[in-house]
Amino acid sequence: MTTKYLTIYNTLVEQMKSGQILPRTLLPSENELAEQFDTSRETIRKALNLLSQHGYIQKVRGKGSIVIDINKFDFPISGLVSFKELADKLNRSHRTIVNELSLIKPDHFIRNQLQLTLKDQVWKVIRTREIGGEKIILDKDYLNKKFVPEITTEISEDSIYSYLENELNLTISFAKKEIVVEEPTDEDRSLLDLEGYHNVVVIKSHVYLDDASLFQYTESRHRPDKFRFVDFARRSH
Amino acid sequence: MTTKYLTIYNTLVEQMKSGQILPRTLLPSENELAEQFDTSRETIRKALNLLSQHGYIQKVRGKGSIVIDINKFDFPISGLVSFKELADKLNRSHRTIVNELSLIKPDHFIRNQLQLTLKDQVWKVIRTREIGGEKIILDKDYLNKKFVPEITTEISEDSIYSYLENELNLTISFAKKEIVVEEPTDEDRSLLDLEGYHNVVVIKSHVYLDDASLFQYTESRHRPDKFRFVDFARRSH
DNA sequence: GAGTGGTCTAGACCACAAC
DNA sequence: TTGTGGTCTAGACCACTCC
Repeated sequence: MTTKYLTIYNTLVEQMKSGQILPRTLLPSENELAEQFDTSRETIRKALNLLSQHGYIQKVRGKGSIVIDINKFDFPISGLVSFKELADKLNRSHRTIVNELSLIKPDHFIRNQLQLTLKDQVWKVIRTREIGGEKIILDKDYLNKKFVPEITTEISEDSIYSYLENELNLTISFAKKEIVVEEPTDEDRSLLDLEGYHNVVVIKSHVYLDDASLFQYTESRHRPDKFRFVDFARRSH
Repeated sequence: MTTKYLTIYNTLVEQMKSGQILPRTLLPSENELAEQFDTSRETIRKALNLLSQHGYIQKVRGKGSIVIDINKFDFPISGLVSFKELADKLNRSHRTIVNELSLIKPDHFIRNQLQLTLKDQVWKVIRTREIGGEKIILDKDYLNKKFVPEITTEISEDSIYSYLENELNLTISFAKKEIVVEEPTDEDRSLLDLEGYHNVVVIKSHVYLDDASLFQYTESRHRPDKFRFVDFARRSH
């Protein structure tokens, strides 16, 4: 079921992308839009707030909603570029190599990250991501066995996430991420094609399900030349 | 003027931080909260949506709002750690060195970034940020003269932003940021204490005013060991 | 069936910008 | 003064979870 405010949001986004609504101009007022879309003002405001959060418009009290020149810098949607997106963007061949898949008793560090007790077990999955013949990304995943009873090599080579969501009916709801730059470990050097680069970019994620339970800790270790992160930051207040 | 929903938001945040509301429990229902705070449900929902966006709760349809264990990992608020925050956090002395301050005719690259014509002028400000005696960050700012008639060395040493907001009454409204890792330039090598590090983390920002006009392009170039970025990502739909 | 959050409505008053 | 977006209300119906 798609809601009214989402339809309005999508309609306006389409009009901006197709040039029917021009950058630097004002949108019709909320009251006008409410009439045009035959709805209430609060519903229009939900659509406009989404546009604002996604960087399409800037709302100004007393004036109106200014359309932002969003495509000027070919700015993709905010967030991390995932392995598949990266590969698709570069339009290169890609594959995943499973280096390790095992059920382990977590060490102190992982117990800490996943808030586990001594008797909990976790799946440890280590995978190399290859793009255009180069090993660019090393993914180290630790998943709480309580939520994921079984993982196979086939699943790891394809996509763990689609397995979790489609087969196990788990819903990934949010993640806390931290980005730092580190010296490559011996593991990085042996599993990645570092090509003389002296650092790796590490994205450390804690992943939560929709009931707010923490079930996965991941380190995604990238060769620095292939890493890119974009962010759209609205000023707080 | 502080609004009702912001007061409710702040009250709930306080209760979570002080332990009156425990992680992993459910908040009272929206109807109960509406009664408790003597307000309407829509107003409660505004407060709860803020809590959700800031990572304090997870809303689940049919169940309720689950309180997230936010402080488990000493997770700061999402976003870039600024120079001052960094210095304060490390509790180290810090100072700013102004390497260059000039009014220039922008080259092709900057004209492009700021969408300028050939006759526009920009302020170019290059500053080194020193923490605990080490030159850690190189900030290169380009500001459209149309919005900023004058900048002095004193202003640059203090804070350009507070000058813009307090003296010039400009309101910075949002920024588009991109984070990449680059080879150090000769400029980086001469102005920063790179200590043998072979990369710099570069944050490229386009900064907009509240009327959606683009007025500043900045490159903030960090020594990799002192860089850290945190992000709270809610899954899209 | 009872309770939850998600959406939607038709009003109201306010702060602010433009004239 | 008029029009704008920001807040707030008191209802309503819906989809979903849990028992």
